[in-house]
Amino acid sequence: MNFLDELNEAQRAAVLCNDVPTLVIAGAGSGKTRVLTYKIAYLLSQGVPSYAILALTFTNKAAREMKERIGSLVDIHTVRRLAMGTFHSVFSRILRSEAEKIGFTSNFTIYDSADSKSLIKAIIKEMQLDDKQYKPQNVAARISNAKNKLISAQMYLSDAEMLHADVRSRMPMVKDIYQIYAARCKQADAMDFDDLLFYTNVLFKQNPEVLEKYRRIFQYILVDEYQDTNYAQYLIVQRLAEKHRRVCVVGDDAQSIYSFRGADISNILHFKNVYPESKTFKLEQNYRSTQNIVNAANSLIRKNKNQLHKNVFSEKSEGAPITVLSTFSDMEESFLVSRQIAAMMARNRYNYSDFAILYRTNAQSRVFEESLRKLSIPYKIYGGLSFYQRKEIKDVIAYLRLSLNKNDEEAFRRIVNYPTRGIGATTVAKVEDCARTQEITAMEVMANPLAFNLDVNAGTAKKLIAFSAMMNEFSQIAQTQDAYQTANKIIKQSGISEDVYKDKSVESISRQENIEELLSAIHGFVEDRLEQGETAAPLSDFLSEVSLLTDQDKEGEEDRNKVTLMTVHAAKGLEFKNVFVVGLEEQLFPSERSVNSENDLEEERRLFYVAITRAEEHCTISYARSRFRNGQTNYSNPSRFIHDIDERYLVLPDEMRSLEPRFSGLKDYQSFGNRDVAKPVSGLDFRKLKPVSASPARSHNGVGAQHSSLTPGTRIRHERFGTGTIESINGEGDNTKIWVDFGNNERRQLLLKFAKFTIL
DNA sequence: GTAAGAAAAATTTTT
DNA sequence: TTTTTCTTAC
Repeated sequence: MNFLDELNEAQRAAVLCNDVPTLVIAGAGSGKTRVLTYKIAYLLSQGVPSYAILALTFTNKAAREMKERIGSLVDIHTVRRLAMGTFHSVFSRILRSEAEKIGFTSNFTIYDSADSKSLIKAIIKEMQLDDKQYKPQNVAARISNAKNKLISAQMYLSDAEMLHADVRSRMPMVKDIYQIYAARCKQADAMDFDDLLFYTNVLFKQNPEVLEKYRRIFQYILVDEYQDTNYAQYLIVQRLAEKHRRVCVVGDDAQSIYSFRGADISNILHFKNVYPESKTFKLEQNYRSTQNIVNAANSLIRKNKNQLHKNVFSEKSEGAPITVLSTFSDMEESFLVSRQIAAMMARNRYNYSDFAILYRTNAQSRVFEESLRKLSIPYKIYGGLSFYQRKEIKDVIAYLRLSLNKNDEEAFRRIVNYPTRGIGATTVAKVEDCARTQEITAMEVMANPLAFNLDVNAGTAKKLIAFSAMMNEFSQIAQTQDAYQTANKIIKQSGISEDVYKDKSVESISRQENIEELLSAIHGFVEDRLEQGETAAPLSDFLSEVSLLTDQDKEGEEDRNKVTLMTVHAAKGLEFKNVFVVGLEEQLFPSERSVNSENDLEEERRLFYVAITRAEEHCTISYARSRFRNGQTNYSNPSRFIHDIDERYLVLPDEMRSLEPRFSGLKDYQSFGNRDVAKPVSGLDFRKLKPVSASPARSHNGVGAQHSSLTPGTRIRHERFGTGTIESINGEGDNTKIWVDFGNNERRQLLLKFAKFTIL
């Protein structure tokens, strides 16, 4: 195999090892994707049929790119038949073909996160719970969490740990919401994202013959980004690989940044325990970045306790040190970064696409937009509201969904009165109420409201029947015509086009463009299908594909040669010649919500590690002493993470002179925006200026008085986190904080004033 | 049933 | 600050 010569020793060894479980620990920039693509190409060249290779990636984009690369190594036609894609897309296809076995139809709808949240919100309302206490977002997260751990609604009822956690977060009714939510999804013939993994496990568990079938088909299993898999994903892989054990997982524990979504880093840390005969390969040579960048990143990640030992090194040139930029305000930060990009463009032969600005939160993009535009630098922002989340797109999709699945409750609710047709909230509530008590679908009630003794006047009843008739017609169209024709007709006949095209406002035009774009996407889908020799391109196929797409999957020609702006999360897996990591401030990066938990803090540090290791040639870190956030100016200190990097690899700002405006571009800076005048920060910590509460320190559980007796080593029981040992006590009065080790790797800092615990 | 104004909330998010 | 959700008056 001549292409094997293009690999280094460790990479080649990993590619050639295919008969035992294989763990590839791949440092940043070490050619992880290369190993995966060459491994697949190698297997194909050894005569393994393409359908026997199951390759699971974390994004559609990664799958597509990998397919392209493999296509350049082997015959393009074999590549098409690879079972390659995200967990969600691969297993949603399997679920569709086996749907009846688990009580769904093959046309089931996929609820996106907005649908789930909206349904949960509706349930909370029906249960007459306070939605301040039961925030749909939080409840959704709890349910998602349970599903990722494969805890069904039924099992949840007897899961002491989950129930306890709900009580502690003052949401004891989550268990009941979960019951209803699960039942309603099933009734609607709908699965949410988590269900796709959850029900795959159910399918395999309840139908051994089905599992056996797929075990036989998927002879080789490869998983990318294994550090970010959750338990449900782990178990799917485990089940499929259990017998033949030809499984290869690739990942980097140092880049695990999705635990807040259920990713479990122990999947990769404990792979060896699950597969004792496995072989481990470490890819440690970084081909992406200069030595300085690699060394700086290494010194940072060394501060984390939880990690596999690695020695990532670079043989590229030493390169420039990482520059740390201190600025007075977020606006100055954006200005200096933009100006730096302009300067580098002028000096070197860079393209705009060689630059990326990475931040912790999407909200930070705004000021950069402004200053980049001022300097006429083209840019592209990733994230924010994605195409498929836009209202007008979701509306159209909802029509398409309801045409195929009359049970789709969320689609129904969304469009029953859009465009407005005189079916208001009260009426809808009556219809839904009736549907629930009669145990039928809302659409059935709509078709014949009088038969169900619905308490509406004749005029309203007529409207309901009209809507029902219209949807029936759409269903007919959807079953006989292709996706493009169907969508086209629905948009015209539903009144959407009338509504969207009626005025010429900027928003309205943009909505029109979006709908056009959707239509052309559907058109493209149909053509694609026909080209590939399929006989038909029905709407159902389009919908099942589109619900798993994200913005990053749409490639835009117009995006070439632009500066990239994105969150660090979104930058995972990407690389740029020049990277600016901005907003390195306490309370922002690390996020203020993470600082009280050692585990969360380590994840933030990994996130920073990911950010730095995106850079090939230059990396610049910046922080602003004042930042406009949530409507007010906040002051903060440079991030602790900057101090985690070995100073040998940094150029630090001369903070002693920072009270004087040093930057030469003062004039430009002021002209470019003056929301607030950047103030030099004296040694004062503004947060301490808040009035001290007049009431005496509250005592909880009657322990307040005993707090003076706390010393390191004291055992306590915390209401929320369980029992732990006090490690240290800092600060005075109301500001006293303690670090507590709760075992299980969980260290937390608690503010004594608020912490509810008892001394043991 | 709708539209306009008030009030409240505002991480990260491959699917 | 902006964005979303809730109230209130027509």
